[in-house]
Amino acid sequence: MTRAITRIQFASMRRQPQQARSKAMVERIIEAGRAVLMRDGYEGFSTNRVAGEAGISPGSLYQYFPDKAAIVSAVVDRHSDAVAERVAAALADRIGDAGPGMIRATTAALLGALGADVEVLRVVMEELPAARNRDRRTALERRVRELVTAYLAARPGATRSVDHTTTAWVLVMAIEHLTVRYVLDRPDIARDAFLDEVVALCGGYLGIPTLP
Amino acid sequence: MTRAITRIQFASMRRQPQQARSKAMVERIIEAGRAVLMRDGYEGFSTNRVAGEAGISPGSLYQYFPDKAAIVSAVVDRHSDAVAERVAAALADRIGDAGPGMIRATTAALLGALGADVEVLRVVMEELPAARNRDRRTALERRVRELVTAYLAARPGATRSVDHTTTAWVLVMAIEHLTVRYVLDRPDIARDAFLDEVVALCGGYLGIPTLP
Amino acid sequence: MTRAITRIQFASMRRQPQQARSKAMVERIIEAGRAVLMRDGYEGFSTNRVAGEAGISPGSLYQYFPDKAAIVSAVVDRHSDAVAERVAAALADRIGDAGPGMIRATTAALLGALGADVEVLRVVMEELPAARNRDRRTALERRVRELVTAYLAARPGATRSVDHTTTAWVLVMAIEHLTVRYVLDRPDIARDAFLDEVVALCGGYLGIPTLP
Amino acid sequence: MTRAITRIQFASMRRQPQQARSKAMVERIIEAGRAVLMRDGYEGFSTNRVAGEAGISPGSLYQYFPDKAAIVSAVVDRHSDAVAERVAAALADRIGDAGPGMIRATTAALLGALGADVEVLRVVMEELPAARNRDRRTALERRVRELVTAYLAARPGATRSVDHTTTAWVLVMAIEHLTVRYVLDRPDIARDAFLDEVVALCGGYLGIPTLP
DNA sequence: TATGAATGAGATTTCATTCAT
DNA sequence: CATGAATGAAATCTCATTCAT
Repeated sequence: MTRAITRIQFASMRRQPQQARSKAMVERIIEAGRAVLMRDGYEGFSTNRVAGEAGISPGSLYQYFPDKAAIVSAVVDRHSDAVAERVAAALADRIGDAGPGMIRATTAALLGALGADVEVLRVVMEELPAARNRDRRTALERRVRELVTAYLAARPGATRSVDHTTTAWVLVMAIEHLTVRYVLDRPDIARDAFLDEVVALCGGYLGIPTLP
Repeated sequence: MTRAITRIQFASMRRQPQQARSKAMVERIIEAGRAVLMRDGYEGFSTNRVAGEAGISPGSLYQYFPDKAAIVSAVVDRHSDAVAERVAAALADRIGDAGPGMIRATTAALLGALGADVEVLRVVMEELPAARNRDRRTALERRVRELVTAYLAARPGATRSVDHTTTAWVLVMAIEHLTVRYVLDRPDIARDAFLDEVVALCGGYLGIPTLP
Repeated sequence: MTRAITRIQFASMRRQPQQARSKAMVERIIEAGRAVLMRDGYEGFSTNRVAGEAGISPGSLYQYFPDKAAIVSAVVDRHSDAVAERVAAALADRIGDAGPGMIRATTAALLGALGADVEVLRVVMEELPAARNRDRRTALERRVRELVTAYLAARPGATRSVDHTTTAWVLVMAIEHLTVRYVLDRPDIARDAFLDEVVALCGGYLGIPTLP
Repeated sequence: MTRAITRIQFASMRRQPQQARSKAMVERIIEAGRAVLMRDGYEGFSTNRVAGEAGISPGSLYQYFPDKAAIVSAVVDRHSDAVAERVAAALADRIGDAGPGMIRATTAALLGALGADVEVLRVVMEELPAARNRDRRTALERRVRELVTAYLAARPGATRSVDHTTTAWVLVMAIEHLTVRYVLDRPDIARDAFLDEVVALCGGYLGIPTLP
């Protein structure tokens, strides 16, 4: 039934000899996985459902992913990578800036990145067993923390403390969580006001004047 | 469904002797649930295991709890209540204090409360589908937020902003998350240093001098 | 459907409070396992089929057996135990006899025991991965071998060799295999003639006169 | 189904150059099958694994073999043929010999043939469903049995019995099984001693003097 | 009230086989 | 000839929940 249809549709989409086939399949599975994750949540995420959503046979999943967890990971990775890229880029762009500007820009980038796919963010933050995804999350945190540490070290007067590692840890944790919750909980705070608050929080913490 | 819930509410309001048995049972089940949650994690948490750990029959669970989720909730509630109580008490105690002292004391209370049962905290924060437990978490947050809002409103000069709601939201989110992560991730920061950082962060944000 | 029927039939069979229930279930599963093993062979032996044959739900199997292998083992054990018992008994009974009589009696006992359930013997010998059942088979062989070794040691002149261990090994292997194949392959040899041959083979080997 | 069989028979009869490719393929598949059988055992023997081991696509297998069982058969055949050839040769060579010498030589040949590839022997004897391979085993047995029967018939005084068929059956069964078990179980018996025992067993049975 | 045997749907994963290219 | 992606049935096992006793 679906088999012949799938095959035909598939064939009609194909362009490259074999890379395209695999790639399209992986895409399709990840996209289906994302859909299932958002529709049924993590607890309702089953390989059969993903296969159904992707319009393929359950067995076919296993030619592209070793197991169920790998599919979840792929879905999450796609999201994490996008966030990481945007944030790291923003952070790197502003590495030469003065304090408040960089904080605001970075937070804005994070806000934009996280807000771009709130549905996935919600599943990742609220439904996935964090244990399984700690690595991915801490990877970004560590990356950002190191950048911030380096930034602080490069500006001797930029902070009241000399323990830049600790300062960076506090900053990154606070910004990350505030932004995540802002995106997910949608408190009654305007976007600019939120950014102002973050800048105030971090600026006050670092001892830099934040009033432009 | 509603039957067991009724029973639970009922049990918690009564005092009669023969109800002591039910109460003891609820206790036993919650305690067993806690043990299983810590031993096997959320994914390994099954009603059969809880029944086994409690030394009762699986069927008996359903006379005290409507379903599996209710048992998890009860275990988490027990933990949340303890945390909430300690924090609210600390906050109430210091309601008349000046800024820095209150922040430090409250954070210390939270730190103590969360650190008292790291195992459960870890499961709650890292393994439980947060969607199912959002209510409980936000309940405490709201409670604390309202106290902080009131506190800020009572002290006109205590903050640079007039939007106390927003300020309270930022403060509570930041303190909560920093403390949770401090307890769970055990960064290389001494307890007192951590409290200093939190006080610096919040004090700077509120615009109050934090050097005692 | 089958559920209620099963339950009723079951209830009507029950006598003892709870032992009977378990015991009857184990019986039923083993019996069903035997049937499936004989009907579909080892490769067709599936837990679903066993459950179906037993008229119970697949899940119920797992209250009595930890896994599929355990069910196969139970079926085979039942057969092996019967064989072992009969043979060991015959061997022990004749331990004081002179050579030829004992050989003939023991072989006859083995023949009877193996012939009692040819179907199971065939599956055990020809379909089961021997690796899984080596223990059971070698257990009986060892048991018999030790008895034979002791017997030979007790009769200094009973054999041409002094290495009773080797002699026992040869005897047991030969008798076992000949009997198994006699039962399974049904060669055109009368039962008594077969026993005569075994007695001749072993008697000649041991150097004892076998003509009665 | 019949298609691949035809192809195999066909390939084995032809000599043409372009068929060399097919022949090489059959070789490769059989060799890969042997490797998988020895590496993963019979339960781990899958067509995909064989294809992988052979470095070809799973689909290609089906141009040379009708199904999985045929591949197993081919692997086993290769082994059986080698054993059969060696044993038959030894038996034919000694067809004029006196009793003890022939028994010893034949058993030695069997011992050598079986010992040459213990790994395959073990899989064949202990992992393969014997039902599927009975033909091959009984074919050799029958072949040998007929030779032995003829031998016995040609030497009227060579045995105590006149039923040469029965005698041959007993002899072949005993020798075969003893040798297989000797090779597989590695009992603590020296090779020469083992041969002595077999000669003693058979010689005693046949009523011929075995002391050279 | 308490039991616990029984349920049965459903989950993950494997693999012999096909067939369009 | 050869490919190898795709199939899809089937297998083992788990577990929340029920209900007769």
